[in-house]
Amino acid sequence: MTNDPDFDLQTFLPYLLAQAAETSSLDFQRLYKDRYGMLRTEWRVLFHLGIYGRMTASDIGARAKIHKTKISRAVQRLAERRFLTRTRDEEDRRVEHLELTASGRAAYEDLRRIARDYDLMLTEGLSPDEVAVLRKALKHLAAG
Amino acid sequence: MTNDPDFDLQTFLPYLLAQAAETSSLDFQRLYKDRYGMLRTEWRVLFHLGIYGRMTASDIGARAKIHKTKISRAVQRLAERRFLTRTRDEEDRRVEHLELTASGRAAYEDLRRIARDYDLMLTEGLSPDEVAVLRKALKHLAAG
DNA sequence: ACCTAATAGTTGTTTTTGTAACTAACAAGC
DNA sequence: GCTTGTTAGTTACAAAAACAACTATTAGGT
Repeated sequence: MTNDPDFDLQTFLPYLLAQAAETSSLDFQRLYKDRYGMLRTEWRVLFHLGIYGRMTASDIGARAKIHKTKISRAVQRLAERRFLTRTRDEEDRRVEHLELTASGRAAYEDLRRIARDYDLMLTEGLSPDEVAVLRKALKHLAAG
Repeated sequence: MTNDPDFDLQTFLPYLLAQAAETSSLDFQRLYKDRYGMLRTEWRVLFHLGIYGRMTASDIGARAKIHKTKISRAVQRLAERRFLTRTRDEEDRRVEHLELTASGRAAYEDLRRIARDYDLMLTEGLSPDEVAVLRKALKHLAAG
């Protein structure tokens, strides 16, 4: 195997980002999938409603940069499982307000605790400074 | 909207990683998709062969942590387009050695240049120290 | 030699995503 | 009060990923 000295895949950021994201995503997925059978978009929607309270689908989409069709389907599944309620806006009957039910909130709080623990575990092995730089850099990259 | 002070999604690493990875992945995708009609797994396979030379499908899978079915299909498409050749090992007739053709190598070198430029562009706005910490932290996270 | 297990790679089926087209409701200009 | 354009959200269809089952070949034990 003739290693090419001109280019190292292991330092190429999109590759490195994809690997790190996939690893952590799959690990964390097991936690919410096993407990609540949720998909990635579903826990994201759940978290948005848990953190910010009542929102519309478009609000979530704008904030999380998730496409509206994905959100539509996630909301459908979360509503079926009674994790959230949908209420039509009487002023503008196109929009729908989403809100967690009691059990949705309970699931959110449970998962939030798990997320916090998982985040702590992830950053073991990195110094607080490194973690701060990492978060800052990721925010920069996510902004595009 | 009642913001939950206990938890910030914007600092939760799996979320942040997924956002950053998706942004850069989609941007970079446009480059190899437009030029060569490749899929994500295909450019990864191409790069592995370009960097390390002759390898088997399992070698690539082990190194890049890509599932063998994905690799199998990527190799098929790359072979159809004459970017690589497959030769059976005569010692162990289960294994197949993959190698770039001249045009595969040309595509790799073209994309390598593009990747390098793209990587440079991504890190504009971050100091060299920050980039170094970022790469180190991502490697740590990717290792799991 | 023969039986079982392991490995390389492929194929088929089911989920999940991406994309585009759609309905319904509102807004603005004329 | 029509026509045109825009926005919220859904649905339908095509592309891609995930998962399981498969073939072919080798390895190991007895």
